[in-house]
Amino acid sequence: MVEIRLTNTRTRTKQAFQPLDPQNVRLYLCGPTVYDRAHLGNARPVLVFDVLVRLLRHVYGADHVTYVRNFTDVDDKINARAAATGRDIREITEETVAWYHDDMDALGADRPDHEPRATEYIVQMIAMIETLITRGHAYEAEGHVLFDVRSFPEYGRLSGRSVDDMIAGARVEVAPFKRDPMDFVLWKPSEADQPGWDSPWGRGRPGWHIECSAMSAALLGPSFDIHGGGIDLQFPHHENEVAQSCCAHPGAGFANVWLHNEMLQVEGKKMSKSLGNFFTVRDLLDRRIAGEVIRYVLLSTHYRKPMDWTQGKADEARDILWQWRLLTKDVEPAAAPHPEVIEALANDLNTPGAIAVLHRLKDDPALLLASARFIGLLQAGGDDWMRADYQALDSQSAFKDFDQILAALQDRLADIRAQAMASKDFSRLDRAKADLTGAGLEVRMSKAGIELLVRPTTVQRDVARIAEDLLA
RNA sequence: GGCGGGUUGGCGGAGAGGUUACGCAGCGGAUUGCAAAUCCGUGAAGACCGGUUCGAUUCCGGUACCCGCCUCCA
Repeated sequence: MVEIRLTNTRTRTKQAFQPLDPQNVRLYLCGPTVYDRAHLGNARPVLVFDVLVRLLRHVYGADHVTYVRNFTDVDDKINARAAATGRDIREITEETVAWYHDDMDALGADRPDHEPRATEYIVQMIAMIETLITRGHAYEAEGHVLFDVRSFPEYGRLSGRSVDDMIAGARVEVAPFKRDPMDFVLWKPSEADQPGWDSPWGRGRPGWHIECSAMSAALLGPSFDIHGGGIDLQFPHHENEVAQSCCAHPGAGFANVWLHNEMLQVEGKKMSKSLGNFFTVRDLLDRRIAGEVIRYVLLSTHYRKPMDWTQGKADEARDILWQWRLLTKDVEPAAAPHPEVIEALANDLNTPGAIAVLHRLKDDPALLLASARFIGLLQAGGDDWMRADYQALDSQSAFKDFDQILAALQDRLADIRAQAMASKDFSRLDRAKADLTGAGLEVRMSKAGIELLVRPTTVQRDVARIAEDLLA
């Protein structure tokens, strides 16, 4: 059996992965709060986990892995969005969930086994909060229920902070009813116009952190194998989850391995609305950057390193995938991926290493295809982005589609070439060729004949214009 | 202030205490009427200072610079 090594934030070391139950390897990833399109950074943990799950299914069997990723569909940001737009909360969350699915599907990420919504687990959250109160880890104050961090000596362990240090830093919300400034909200009261549920503490709604503790326990049990998310969630979100879950289920251990991915930057800077470099996955797809190109770029940096999204990387990824697509066209994938791909992934999800292996498989397209598909690249039917979309460009033309233009051009060029060969005057042929290559077309002239190939940089409108001149 | 990440050849980006990462770009050659395609070949690195070692880009310590978290942003 392949030994998988993962860097566990909890222990700060890379260690061999030992499932609690090899018959059912269980993972939880913190999903999105559904009030808007997912931005590019949101995609990173999704892809990291997608690759991890593929690897685990390969090693332990497809039916022996349970992957849970939640939707947070009760949150003050959602309320704010509803208030700002006058729309119904449910309508917003449903729409955003559908967007999220569309966008992550486009990146080739498989859907998790369970995608629980917070609003469907309110009962479990209330029960968990009651348990925490009973066990002396939480208290009610002015309609709120707060977690008492001083009741959990381990608090701060995961993120490597001590409560006292954090208070010294003193950037915590001040609330007069808190026993300790670090205490965080498990339940808070709702106004009449805010979403709320009846509870022992009045009508209210859950705090953010309790959602993940309740949903993971409901679907995976009080202890499971791997919990992940962006490094920015390590504190406070994951720290608070640990506190809640460990105190509600003493001795259970909660998540065995914690996996945190580093952050994503854009052109060397943090992605932010104020810098104007903020964009969503959908923005990129709309700019005709293919989902698998985005996936390639995100997987080409190891998950524990800061990742920089640049246009240059997207261009390079596009060219490589284009080449691989041509290479594997009409090829049946090999039965299994190259062992070195598995080996690279087993070594703390070394996706750049796995991609390097792919580069060495150009002489074996079937193996390249099987290996690329293992990490979600070159998926069947994922080559839409390579196809010419001439109809969208010009409905006036005599040509029905771009392939027809290419065929006509090819014949015409062959004529011009034959004349040039006879007269030894290549000027006209060279001009035509220069025009076409200028429009991004690849012109191959060999003894066998002339071949015109579309490249990622082909400007169809320009080619069409040249064709009209040449064929007139 | 506290906690954490990064610094590798022109660019991107890994592994490994001593033997080629890999890709892109470049350069040389083959091929071609020509070539932007293809094929063959090829130069180029490890922020800085010190330590451990026979030997460090790889381990340890320090310095510098960049970045993130500590504000329910992955």
